[in-house]
Amino acid sequence: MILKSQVEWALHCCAILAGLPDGRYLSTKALAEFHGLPKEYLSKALQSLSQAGLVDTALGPSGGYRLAKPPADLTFLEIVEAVEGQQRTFVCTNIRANNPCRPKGYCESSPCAVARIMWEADEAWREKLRGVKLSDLVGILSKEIPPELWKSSFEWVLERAG
Amino acid sequence: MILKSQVEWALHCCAILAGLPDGRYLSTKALAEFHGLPKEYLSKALQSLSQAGLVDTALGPSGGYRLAKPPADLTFLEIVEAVEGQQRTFVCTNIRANNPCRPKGYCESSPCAVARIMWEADEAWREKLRGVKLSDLVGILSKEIPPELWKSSFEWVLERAG
DNA sequence: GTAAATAAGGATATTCTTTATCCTTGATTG
DNA sequence: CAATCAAGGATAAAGAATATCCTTATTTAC
Ligand code: SF4
Ligand code: SF4
Repeated sequence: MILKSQVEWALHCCAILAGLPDGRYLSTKALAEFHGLPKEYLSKALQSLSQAGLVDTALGPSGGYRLAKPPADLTFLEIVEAVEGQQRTFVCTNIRANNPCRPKGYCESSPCAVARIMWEADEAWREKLRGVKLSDLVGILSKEIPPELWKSSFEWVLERAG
Repeated sequence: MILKSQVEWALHCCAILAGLPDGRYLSTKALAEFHGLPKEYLSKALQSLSQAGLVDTALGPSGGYRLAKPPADLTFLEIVEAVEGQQRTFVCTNIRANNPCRPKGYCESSPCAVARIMWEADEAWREKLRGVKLSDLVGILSKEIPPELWKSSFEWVLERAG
């Protein structure tokens, strides 16, 4: 059970978009080049973000993506779920229904304890991601990334932002 | 990102094995029949449990599987990891290394904040599973399952336990 | 107006994982 | 000695993730 690499891509792209000045857009092409990713496939991840309403888009030259809300209002969970989907990681195939001792017509009304426990763990994972804002990430990165790299990356992006 | 169905199978099998009297074994055949699962493939899941040291095995007629330790000492996490593996659900492909502004020879020493945050969420999931014992599951099931079904299932198993 | 650049998304191909089956081996029981 | 079992290798089928290509409609810059 491994998350898609698109999750990593989307998080990195959002971190870049968070540094974009108001009203500017950054294109798929620039984001792909900056991260060394296949443009067409990265585009699918960005489309997922767009469909989830996390980013705004603009067409034409100088078009691209920007965040739809402030980084402090955007959680990791939103980004992860936009790409990975909201389905729980444990799916119940109801194998208890095959129990040969089960009385005929007996109908399990609710999910059994196994599923509930697994879903609680799933929810703990989501709750953790819900607690981290994109602004938190930017805060950490701004401290950890060497100032000259931070500055040059910012300039690289600004040159290409429409 | 969905857990393998073998996780569900392994949890259910362990729940059954937890009710087995001391010194008795239950075969793959019986476990597969009880849950309506393909015997050969379920066998792979049980082999995973065996390799992880969670169950003991015995060969020959009247052989099969039994728990290697008391249900109170067996956590959900151990069972899940035996089948699903211990690898973290977020893998870092180090895309920051492709940053065109990155100074030549600049070497990121440690995983970046994105990975660390994702790994913390992963750990929250594991911590939750670590906190649930197999005995907890049995306790809940014994309350929720209708007594006559509980009893007949127990007898069904005992008839086939070697 | 026109040409270039862009997001959106459909179609398809490739690769990897999961699921499943089959068969052999060696051990154990009765 | 015959039946039964776990272990595990080989292989196949199905499904998901990854990747590429192409078309369409829109917007910008000139
Ligand atoms: S986890 Fe419980 S409810 Fe879900 S399939 Fe298994 S037995 Fe059924
Ligand atoms: S999460 Fe951070 S460390 Fe991991 S690949 Fe992405 S940039 Fe690199």
